[in-house]
Amino acid sequence: MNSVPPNQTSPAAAASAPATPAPGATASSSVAPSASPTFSPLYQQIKALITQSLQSGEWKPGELIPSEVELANRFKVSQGTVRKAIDELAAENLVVRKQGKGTFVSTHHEARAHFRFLRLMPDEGVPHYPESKFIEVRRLRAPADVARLLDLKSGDAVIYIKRVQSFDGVPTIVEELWLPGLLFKGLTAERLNEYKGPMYGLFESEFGTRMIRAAEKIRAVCAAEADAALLHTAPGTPLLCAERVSFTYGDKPVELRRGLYLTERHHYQNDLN
Amino acid sequence: MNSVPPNQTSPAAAASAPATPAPGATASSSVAPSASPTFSPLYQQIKALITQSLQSGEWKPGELIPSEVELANRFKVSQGTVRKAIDELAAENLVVRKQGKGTFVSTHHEARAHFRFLRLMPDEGVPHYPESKFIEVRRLRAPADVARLLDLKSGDAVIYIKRVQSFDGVPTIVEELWLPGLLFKGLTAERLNEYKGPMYGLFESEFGTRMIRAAEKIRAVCAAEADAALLHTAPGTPLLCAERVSFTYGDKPVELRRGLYLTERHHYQNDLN
DNA sequence: AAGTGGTCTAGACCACTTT
DNA sequence: AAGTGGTCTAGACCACTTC
Repeated sequence: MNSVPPNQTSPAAAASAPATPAPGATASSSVAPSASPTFSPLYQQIKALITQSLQSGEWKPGELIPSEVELANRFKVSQGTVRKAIDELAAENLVVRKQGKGTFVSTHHEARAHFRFLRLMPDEGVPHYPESKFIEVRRLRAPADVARLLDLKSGDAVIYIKRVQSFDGVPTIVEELWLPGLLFKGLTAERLNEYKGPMYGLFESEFGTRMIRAAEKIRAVCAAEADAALLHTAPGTPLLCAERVSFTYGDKPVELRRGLYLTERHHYQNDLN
Repeated sequence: MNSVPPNQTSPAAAASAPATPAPGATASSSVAPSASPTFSPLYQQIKALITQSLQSGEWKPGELIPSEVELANRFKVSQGTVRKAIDELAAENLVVRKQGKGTFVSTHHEARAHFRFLRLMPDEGVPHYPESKFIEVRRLRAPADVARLLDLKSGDAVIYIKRVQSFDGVPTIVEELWLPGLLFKGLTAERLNEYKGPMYGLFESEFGTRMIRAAEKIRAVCAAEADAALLHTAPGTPLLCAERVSFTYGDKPVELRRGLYLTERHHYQNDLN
């Protein structure tokens, strides 16, 4: 079914001879990337194949993926090539390596992952995950701007969610979300209320959609009356406004968020490397 | 002088025999990391040595560093080990690899680098670097909070700078900086006014201090009267407040900035990977 | 002891740049 | 043609985990 890269001079194309595929000088003729127009290195092809298996759900979040040796055999490449492919996947947080145990598919069900997308930290004390209170959950037709950012057609069904998040009982974030209706059928206020922890965990487990990347645009705004009331603060209070588009495999946008952050006892933390 | 890692079973310690250092089975006895208490892999030691040369100015920003083969010979390790060390340095933006040409020391004198620390982007149109107008440049004694963040003693000499930055003539950023007086002797308003482009370029060329990393804390605030006037806006206008501490080699803090960003036609861009 | 990822080596060849 | 980084292989051994 698989076992060979889809591209160009596929490694061990015929695969008739059982022995080692001729090392050293002749290796290039059987395995090296060809001079075809759209060249990509072998390890990138392997990386793409592994990503496909992640996307298709062949290996699910939290699960162990096959060992490097096994993947090398499957794809008929050297362990080093598989290694380089997995190195990049690990750098992109798609998988996590654990020495002596194996390589695991990343999951949002870990303390590690909880602060990858939420960068609001307390000015003092240790960070911990806030509690959610859902204000509104309903289906609606996508406005033009939402549709554009989610790569939908204007008027397509989307699920709209509004919630308030509190740290130690202090309301600090008021957040609106828009999700493609097709992908999140059956997402109700009840299920959201039952679920503890980041919504991304629920999206991953219950809807098979894993967020792997996001882009945020941040501004300062003044609190409108309604938002001020939800945050127990005065209208006009300055708030951080973070608009986030999250992407799943294949750079497909699958979530739009607009969060308003009260930054009196918290700050948005960002490290520039 | 150099040529050997400072640690443990140094590779090719004695280095008497001229021939290849015994490949294969016996390689471990002459080269592999020992079982000493504070173990670190060879490539990390090589990385540290290269970093020292960067820090000491042996290879200056923009210059070519020795080739992988040459470094491998110098350190008596394989090219692959040097390669892995440089891979990490490249990932940290300390060096830049260019196929066919060599590996270069990173510099702030490139368009590439200009937006690594300045994340304010126009809502529409292509990003370009803003113009500076300096309001104030003087020496003063470090207040307690500044001293703490810069790892100085309260009362130590610091250079204080205040400026306004404009995009297409529109004042958008008002920024205050504090720099350790010892490192930036002779930094005057004149030299700042002469210099075009990011201050980090000047710091690097004229004062030998290269910023390699920064940590920002971001909040929303209301414009005070003085700042509002500088930004040609009304007092009370919501502004993004970014407090940044920048670090040079050895995680030494060498700059504190507090920037106020007008986010009416611009936004702070952040990608979460 | 066996299996996994992590390190290290040596050598080949490729792609790109410069001479 | 020569030099540089980039890819690929094959094999050895180390560190860690599990049985």
